[in-house]
Amino acid sequence: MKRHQVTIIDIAKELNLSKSTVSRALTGHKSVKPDTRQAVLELAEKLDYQRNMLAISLITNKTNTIGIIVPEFKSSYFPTAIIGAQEVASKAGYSTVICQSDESYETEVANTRVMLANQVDGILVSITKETRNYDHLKIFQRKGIPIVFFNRVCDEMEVPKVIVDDYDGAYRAVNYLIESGRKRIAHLAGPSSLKISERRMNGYKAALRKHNVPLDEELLISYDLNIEKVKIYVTHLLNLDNPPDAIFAVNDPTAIETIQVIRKRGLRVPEDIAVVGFSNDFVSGLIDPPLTTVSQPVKEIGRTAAQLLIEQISREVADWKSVTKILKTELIVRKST
Amino acid sequence: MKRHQVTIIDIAKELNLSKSTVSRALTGHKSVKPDTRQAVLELAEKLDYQRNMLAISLITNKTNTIGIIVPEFKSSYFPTAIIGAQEVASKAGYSTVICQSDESYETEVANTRVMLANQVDGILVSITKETRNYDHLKIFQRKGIPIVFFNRVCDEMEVPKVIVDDYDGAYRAVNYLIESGRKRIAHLAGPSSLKISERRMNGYKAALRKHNVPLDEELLISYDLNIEKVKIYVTHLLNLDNPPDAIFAVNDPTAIETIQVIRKRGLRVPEDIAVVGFSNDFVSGLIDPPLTTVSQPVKEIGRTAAQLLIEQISREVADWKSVTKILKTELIVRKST
DNA sequence: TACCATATTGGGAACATTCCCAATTTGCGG
DNA sequence: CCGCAAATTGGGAATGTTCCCAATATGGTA
Repeated sequence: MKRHQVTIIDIAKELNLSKSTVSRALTGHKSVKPDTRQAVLELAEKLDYQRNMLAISLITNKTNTIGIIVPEFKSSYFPTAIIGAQEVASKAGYSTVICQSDESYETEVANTRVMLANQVDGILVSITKETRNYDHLKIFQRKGIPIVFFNRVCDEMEVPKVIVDDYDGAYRAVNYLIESGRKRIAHLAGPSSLKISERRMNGYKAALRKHNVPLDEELLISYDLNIEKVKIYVTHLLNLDNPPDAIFAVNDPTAIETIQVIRKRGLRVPEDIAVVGFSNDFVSGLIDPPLTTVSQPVKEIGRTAAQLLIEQISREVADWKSVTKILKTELIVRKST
Repeated sequence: MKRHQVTIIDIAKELNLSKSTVSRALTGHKSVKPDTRQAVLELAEKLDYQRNMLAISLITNKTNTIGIIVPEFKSSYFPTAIIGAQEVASKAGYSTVICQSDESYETEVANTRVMLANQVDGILVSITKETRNYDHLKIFQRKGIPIVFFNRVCDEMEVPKVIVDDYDGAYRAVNYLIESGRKRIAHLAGPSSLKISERRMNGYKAALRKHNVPLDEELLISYDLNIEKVKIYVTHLLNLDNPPDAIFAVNDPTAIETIQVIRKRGLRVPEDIAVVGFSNDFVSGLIDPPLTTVSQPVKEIGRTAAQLLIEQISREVADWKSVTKILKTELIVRKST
């Protein structure tokens, strides 16, 4: 199916002009006679002329495109963050290429290839839970293409990052549980490969420490975020000789699944066991019982990340400002505690 | 921030070859001496060489990119459909540029501009609720760039479409309500500009007709999908002299909001009023009470649409096969009825 | 009417790659 | 050791645009 694109040259021929003049008219250059410009613009409109960004990008070495790589699309988290990022990006004249790595390191590497081949001006990345090696991301640094991490960041690289205060959020959540009388608080944590899990776990530990509650290793479980496994771990917790009276889950999907498991066992939430999540997903206020959780400004995270990225892109020299923006969280108390 | 890309010519110079030979080696052409190919490949690897798709696309007039334009990202519907589409697309070697029109006609038009400028090989579109004029989409047809509509389709254009059997789904939902003893069933419908609203409304009417229930215009409300207005309409329905004992909402977010409004009025769902939605969003099974709804194979819709699009793209001649794929729905009965 | 400054236009090169056609090298049989 | 076919390689056009520099046109003034 070959189609002939309408080019600047077609317009030039039709009007007996040179491509240079047409180009100038189209790009709004001043040194074009008003009549000429008018004629060019009208013909362009009539012929559905569209400038070929490929050619322009080839010359300018700029595509006005940013890439976004996220690990998944299942929870509302990443779609929401993307909305925020797109909002800022499109306002600044950037379009977005979105790739989803499906929590697979291999796919993430493939995604970066796509981004490079497509000559994106910069990328926004949230890594998979499997990612241990960062060579595929360091290539961008080496080539001078800005990277900004958000949510799941890579500590090895000196680039801007956007996260929330996971430590503080977790601390406040667990602190609340203790102050409302819970004695044995379990934590269903994320994989240790993710800094985010670590920070939330540290918040959990700190809150216990503050109240002189000794850390019971039995109540601290790291899992791989594969939601199907929640059942195994929660069941295990409930079967302990001295089972917990509260569970702090690393994120909302985990918390929601935890509640389902607890109820299937015939126990009540929050009477028998309180449950707290992290993120305040869209669903969390709607479920039964509504979930107590730590909310984070997800859209704002996306916005901030995009902003930082675009700043980097427009910076003339490559002075990798390695800022880390830490956004605030808020404890939302609902009926699950 | 100027960066010099590693090009095929850099490699050629380094190895004392011509760019032609390097190109052949890189693209896996047969007529290259094995030693040469080896050397080229090694150097390319060492230099982090990445082929510049811009240049290639410029020549081949093919970008291996498809565009996706959706009206929103708030419900889980479109993200899920996109996952399905991306799955198929990336398997076929296509990357995706995603735009979100935010239910605004203006933005949708702007999005199509971006797609054209980026020379996408085809687009997947779900129109906004405002879209009445389709010129911006017809441009693609005129230029020979395949379009496939999904979910929110445009009847004016003879192109492939992917929808679900909205009529049948609505019919079954309302039929179920009647057979379980509901007498006055209201329908909170979508805007009449969308075919999808019309089809669901027709299913609603047909079910009433089958059971000889006269259509009460008072119980049939079309609204613009602006979720904040649900409160007004539901309150209005509840204030009727003869209020409904069931509400069939055009989609799940509307149904969920409807439940909230009913409950705020002190009425019970389903005892006082039954509520049914449409789509089976991820949240719908988790809320209180779990929502009875018509489920549709959302991911499959995305997959099918992408498949149709890629078929169109690889077709040599432009014989616009205007198939409409209609996928099946299923009634999921839960506690809200 | 000639001349100069300014306004407008034209003619390439450049961007990174592919691909066709021509040039060169290689290898083998006579 | 020559010649010819096959194997390799090189050169240049083409893709659609921008941008620099040169060329031409226009208008006002002496």
